[in-house]
Amino acid sequence: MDPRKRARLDSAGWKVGSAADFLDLTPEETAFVEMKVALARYARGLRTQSGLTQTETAMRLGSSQSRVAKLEAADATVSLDLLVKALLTLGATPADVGRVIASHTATSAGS
Amino acid sequence: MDPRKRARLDSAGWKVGSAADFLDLTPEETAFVEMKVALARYARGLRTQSGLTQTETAMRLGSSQSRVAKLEAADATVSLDLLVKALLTLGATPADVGRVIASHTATSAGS
DNA sequence: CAAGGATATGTCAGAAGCGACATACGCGCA
DNA sequence: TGCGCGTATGTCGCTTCTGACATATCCTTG
Repeated sequence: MDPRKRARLDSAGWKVGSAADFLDLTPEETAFVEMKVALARYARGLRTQSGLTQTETAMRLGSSQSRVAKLEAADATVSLDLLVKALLTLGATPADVGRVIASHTATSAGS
Repeated sequence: MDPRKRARLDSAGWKVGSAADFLDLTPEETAFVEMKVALARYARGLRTQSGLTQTETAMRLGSSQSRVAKLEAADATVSLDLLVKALLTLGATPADVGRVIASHTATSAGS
């Protein structure tokens, strides 16, 4: 089920290459994952910049420390909804969110 | 529920104002909804511009006509994930998505 | 080394979202 | 007027996400 777990299990012999190559993701799936990663990074930045711990942040969000950890790790079980709601609660504006998505995400399919 | 929401409860008589005033939404909730509405509008634009029906679009997305209708109506049961995945599948880039969020959304928290 | 705070990882019951289906609404055309 | 096509709305069973908790892994600091 979980693609990441499968990936780990199958990785007896290593190959170089991006995760997108290794897993078989469509370009759209890749782009989607990259968006989440970019937002997750931004979320961590917002938090650390405020000197907050994950636990404190979790309380602000009405969530738990573990979920914040997963959120910042762009875990597969974390939805875009949660990610974006968290960012807004941490003080980001929609403009900020849009900017992060637009600028920190590789647009073209690339090689 | 949320302590910060309480403030607006007492509007006895009508006032003109946005849905966000009328419902009891925090600024973040309002911003989130506005993001979804902007993306939903954009989704409809992409579809109609391609001359597709909701049913045809649904097949491309591996979904159903009803869900596409709800998606374009920014229905509450439609997640950001679905919205964004749909946009990417319909040909939008992450940059497009970011731009829509950043520019078609009222930014300031303000009153 | 031990203790303590912060972060990561695994699991679960319950909530939320999903595709699918049925059906209602709107509108043009015969 | 009735039919056909596109869209909207409501519901349902199943899947996925969520908060919570337990626990593991780092780092510091004494």
